[in-house]
Amino acid sequence: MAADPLSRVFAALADPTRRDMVARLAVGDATVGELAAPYDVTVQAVSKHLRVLEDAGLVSRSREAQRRPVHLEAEVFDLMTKWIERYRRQAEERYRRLDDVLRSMPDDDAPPTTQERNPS
Amino acid sequence: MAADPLSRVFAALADPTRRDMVARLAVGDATVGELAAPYDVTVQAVSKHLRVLEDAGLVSRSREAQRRPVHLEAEVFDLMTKWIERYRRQAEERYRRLDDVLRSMPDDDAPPTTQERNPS
DNA sequence: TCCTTCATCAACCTCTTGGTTGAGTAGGAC
DNA sequence: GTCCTACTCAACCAAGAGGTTGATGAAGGA
Repeated sequence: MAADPLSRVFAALADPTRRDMVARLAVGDATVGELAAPYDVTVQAVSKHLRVLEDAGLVSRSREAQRRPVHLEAEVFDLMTKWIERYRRQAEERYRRLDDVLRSMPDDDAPPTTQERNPS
Repeated sequence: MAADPLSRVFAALADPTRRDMVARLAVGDATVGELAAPYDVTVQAVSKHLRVLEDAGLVSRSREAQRRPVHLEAEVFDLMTKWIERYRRQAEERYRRLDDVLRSMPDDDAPPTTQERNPS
């Protein structure tokens, strides 16, 4: 299992079945059996998926008689969006600057190289 | 390899080394050798990581003499943020409604159950 | 031409992952 | 008590991921 939280969250959502379960849980809490119903896999496999989601902090499980209602914890999403937004903004900012440089150059100049794109 | 684009992007970013490379590339383009330098792995391993990032659409590689400058493609991030935001908003909206229901109930009522949290 | 550099391809190894089956546990219902 | 339901645990298996080493390709410099 990945040590860092960000790796766990990304890995958990890398599986389409698990993303599907998150989508289902966004509508409302559900039991393991309810979550397993739409899929052509055993309830044990679904239980494993839920454990991955739980380890990532994406869901929590309580107890209610024999049932184990699963609950979506939306806060962890922020971890990802913060990471993503940081580097997206950084990359976009870089392009803005590159465009400025290109606009300030004469038309017959050479195309941009690695060095020009990566000013150190 | 995962078939759907979203799975590929999430899986690509589930590895801390690859996230690190994305962070490096947000600063500017780099060659495979430059990207490999900080890590205690072979350049072949780094080349494999870059292939994963490329298959996910997160980076592109051009040619420049023997070098293969790697370039960050920030647009794919939108795929993820859209997915994340959709379900986060949905979950938050659900809580807002749940809070309204709870507030409208008498104090001595039972704690919320799965059914109450999942009105269908 | 030969050499060096930068990077990929191919084969292999180990650990993880997503699935299975079978057994076990927890808690109503009868 | 004995069932039945809902779920988890344990062991196993096939496939994939991340790493290695060794060989190969592609391009500039001597």
